[in-house]
Amino acid sequence: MTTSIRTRVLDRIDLAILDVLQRNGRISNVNLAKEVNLSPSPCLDRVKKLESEGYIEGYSARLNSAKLGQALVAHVEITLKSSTEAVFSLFREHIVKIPQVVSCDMVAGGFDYLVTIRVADMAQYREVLGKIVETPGVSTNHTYMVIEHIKSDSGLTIL
Amino acid sequence: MTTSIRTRVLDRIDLAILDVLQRNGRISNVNLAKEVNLSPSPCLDRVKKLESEGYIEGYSARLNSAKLGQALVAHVEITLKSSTEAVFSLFREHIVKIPQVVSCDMVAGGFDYLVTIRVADMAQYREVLGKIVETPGVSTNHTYMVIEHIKSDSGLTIL
DNA sequence: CTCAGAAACAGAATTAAATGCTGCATGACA
DNA sequence: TGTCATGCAGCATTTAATTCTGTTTCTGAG
Repeated sequence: MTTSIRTRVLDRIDLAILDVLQRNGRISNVNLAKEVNLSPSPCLDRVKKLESEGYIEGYSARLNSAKLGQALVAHVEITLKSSTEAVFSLFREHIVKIPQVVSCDMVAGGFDYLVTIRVADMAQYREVLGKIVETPGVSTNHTYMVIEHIKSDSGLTIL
Repeated sequence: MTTSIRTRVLDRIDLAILDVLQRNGRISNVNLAKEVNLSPSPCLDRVKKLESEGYIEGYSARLNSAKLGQALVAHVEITLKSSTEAVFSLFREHIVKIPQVVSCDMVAGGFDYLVTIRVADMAQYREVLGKIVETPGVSTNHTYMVIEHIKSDSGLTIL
């Protein structure tokens, strides 16, 4: 269910605003306006519009997961017992509720879901994996522990 | 090469600040102070400190990738020809430079790297995959296209 | 047990930003 | 060519960020 607002053509300034806010979500409107060569008032109008139209979904602080004791990341491939919508739906409901699940995608290929989890240590990993595996409909799973994180850049390619 | 500042014990209020800023990165300091039951000035002090100590790495707007024409996500498993540091290092250097690479992890298990890419369409996917495959040292790859995105929540479990 | 020093806080004052309003310029269209 | 709609800058007002000051609290030494 994506937002119902029809997509419109964003002009150069809108894209510049998104690009700046993506990299510095807490910039003041005054400075944002300078960056995109506008005065503050139309700049703020544009930001509000981009927010209300759903181009901007929200703002987040990026936290240092290592310093906060969440250094262990694992990718888990999940296969379900059957490919019926009932089974998929049940799996979705359960997986969404697990806070340590950072990401979950249904994929095409050798398995059904790729789930990424972030935890403090192996004990927690076992705990979370337990929850996942106990989800009704789950058949097999295979974990790939992250040894070294090379890159993460959630930023979209705007310009 | 993580930050050199030693980790300190964050108290309840620091954690509450992180929790709020993670969910609403653009909240005003005045309202943040209310949320964590402080007056604005010590609240601001704490935020600045959390930033300078590296607990907060930055702030980002979360953009709607579908509305911005970047709806195609793929996970690619990569195996390198050899497991020498020289090969790894070359791969890292190349992969980091590709803007459509959202995430790249070295993993333990059946392959070497799990790379997530986000693009507009299949043509772009081919293009990006081409760049990855042409990286010196890459042996084999296998793509899992995302059919349905179930969850993404980069938020850490703070409280 | 008491006192000095440090850390953290609230509140007030000042500076800066967000917000709302007005009027002008530009372009689409009848 | 006149009218309407859109988007902009600039100004005024409200609100927030930032700085400063003095007080409280905690800690450790004597």
